[in-house]
Amino acid sequence: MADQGLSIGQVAQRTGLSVHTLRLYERAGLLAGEVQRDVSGRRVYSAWDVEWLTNCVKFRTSGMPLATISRLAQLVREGNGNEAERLDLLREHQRRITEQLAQLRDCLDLIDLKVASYEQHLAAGVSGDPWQQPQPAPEERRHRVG
Amino acid sequence: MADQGLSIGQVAQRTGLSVHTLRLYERAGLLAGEVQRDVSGRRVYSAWDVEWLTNCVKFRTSGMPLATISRLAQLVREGNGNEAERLDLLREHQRRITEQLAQLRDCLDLIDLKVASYEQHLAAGVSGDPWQQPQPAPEERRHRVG
DNA sequence: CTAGGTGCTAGACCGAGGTCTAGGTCAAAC
DNA sequence: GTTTGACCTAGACCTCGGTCTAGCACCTAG
Repeated sequence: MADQGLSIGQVAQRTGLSVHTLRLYERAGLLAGEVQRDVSGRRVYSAWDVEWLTNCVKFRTSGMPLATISRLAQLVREGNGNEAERLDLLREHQRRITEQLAQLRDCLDLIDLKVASYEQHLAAGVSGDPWQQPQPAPEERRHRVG
Repeated sequence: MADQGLSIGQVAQRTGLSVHTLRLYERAGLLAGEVQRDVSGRRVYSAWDVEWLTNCVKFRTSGMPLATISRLAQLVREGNGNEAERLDLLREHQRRITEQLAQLRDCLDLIDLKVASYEQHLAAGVSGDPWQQPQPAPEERRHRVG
């Protein structure tokens, strides 16, 4: 089977999406360019469709909502003349990703720290829980909640 | 008001969570260490609680599910002796974040490319849509739609 | 001819994570 | 004393993104 004209199942395989999700995406208007159908009404995806879907997957992975992808798809569908708006949309997402990256790194720092701390803690034997709330009062401690 | 003993509203302000969400988190067991109550049953958060919540926010931001945070909180609540498990949990999340970072960067590459492409496109005037499906042969377009 | 695999649509269902409402307590302000 | 505003609980509600089902059509192999 040539690369021209893939069934939904094949597309599911190569995009990693389920066939259900593929149909959902189509209904939600994520596809730029109408998916062709064969004589009996089955979807026939072009290589370009698959490429677009692959991008959609990346967009989703990076947190772009379906609605936004749909908007972008609409713009692409409408063709020349709205490039500025597409650019806006992309820039916005670019910004978001950058932000996310920063936040993730921030969190990773925290985790790295904690991990290191626990590793040390475990290696050295118990020498104070690295992540314990300060025990309230030493007097009234009936059992070590820790 | 000293930093010791914050109301839920105050905690909401400094964590960025809503009071609703704070109560949700508590119900969901995200809090290591029980939140104190004043005489009339209102929550009184310690500085440590807030610190923990701040971490929770980071965990959430980085995609850790409530259930996992809850598990971690449970371990911390249970106290010394389960550090290995906490470490596992943290390492797992560390791995996930690293993965996410890679994916985000990957997507950012794509976006950067597209953005650059559109910028060029716009600056140079129309010279081919950077993101258009190849127009099908103008001659025959079979249009079969259910 | 029949079975199995794949596809179709429409629409129900689900889990996660929040958000909001109803109905009530309390304390300080007017 | 009443009003105001922050808080309480329990539980309904919402969005998002996906998954699954029912009931049917088609095609190819045995």
